[in-house]
Amino acid sequence: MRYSHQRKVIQKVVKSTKSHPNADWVYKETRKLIPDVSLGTVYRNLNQLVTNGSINTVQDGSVTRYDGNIKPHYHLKCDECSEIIDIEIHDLNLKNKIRSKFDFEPSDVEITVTGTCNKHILR
Amino acid sequence: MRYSHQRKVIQKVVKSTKSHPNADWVYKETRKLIPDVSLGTVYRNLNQLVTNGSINTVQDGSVTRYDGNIKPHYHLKCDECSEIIDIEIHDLNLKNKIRSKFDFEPSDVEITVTGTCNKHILR
DNA sequence: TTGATAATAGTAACTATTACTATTTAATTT
DNA sequence: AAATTAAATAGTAATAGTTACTATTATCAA
Repeated sequence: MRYSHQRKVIQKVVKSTKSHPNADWVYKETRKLIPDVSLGTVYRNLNQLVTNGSINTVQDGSVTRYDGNIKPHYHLKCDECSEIIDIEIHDLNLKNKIRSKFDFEPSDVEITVTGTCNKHILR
Repeated sequence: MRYSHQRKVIQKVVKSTKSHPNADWVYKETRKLIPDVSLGTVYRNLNQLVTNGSINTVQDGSVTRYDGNIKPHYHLKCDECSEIIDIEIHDLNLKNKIRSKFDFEPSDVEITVTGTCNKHILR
């Protein structure tokens, strides 16, 4: 993969936020820095960055979002404000459970918990 | 919600399989029973059935699949054959963990484990 | 049986994403 | 440093999945 200024900026844009943006947001932010960048370039580079492990995707219903956090983590999604929050849970031991209980060799575990975030819990 | 023959058949089609079909598969199967059913009718009814809790969705990448199994369960997805398998795990206690460790009130937990299913594990 | 309106088939429109193509740019070779 | 080569680009067209629209039909309550 050859160096490109566009890719560098797109990566920086994704890494700059914890908001799990979609491609269009990344496109708009990138245009602030490279006004004539094209949407196709944004999509192509997002896919390349995902493929080489620099960023991750989070599927939010049918829209694909991007996540600069590449440490293993799960997601909380608030039903009220749609915010997606990264969480780390250790010792869940889910892979071992699955390996032993089911005849399946796990490679990756995705967990998304929906509910109500602290901003919207009524107390 | 008023009774409709189409909705009844669409529900039956989804419930008839464990294969987690997408809308197009449901459309094709439904056409075998109601030859002039329209794709829009299939989408509208699938959405209604999801809303009223008769069926569930599983997000498979960017494609929405439908699941006639409405008991709480998680999914295994094989990287080799793309098969999606329902699993039940009890006592995971994830909601309590999240409630206590994070300031978040969980309502629903979605777990998808990718990996290799028994048909494709080399031994 | 009639009247109100939910649901339908058929089609158009929309959204997110990928494909195409002529041109530009990065990196390698001379 | 100039020439070469192929990856990456901008701009646009095309595609896939889904929703919206509209005239007609079907359900169901009075």
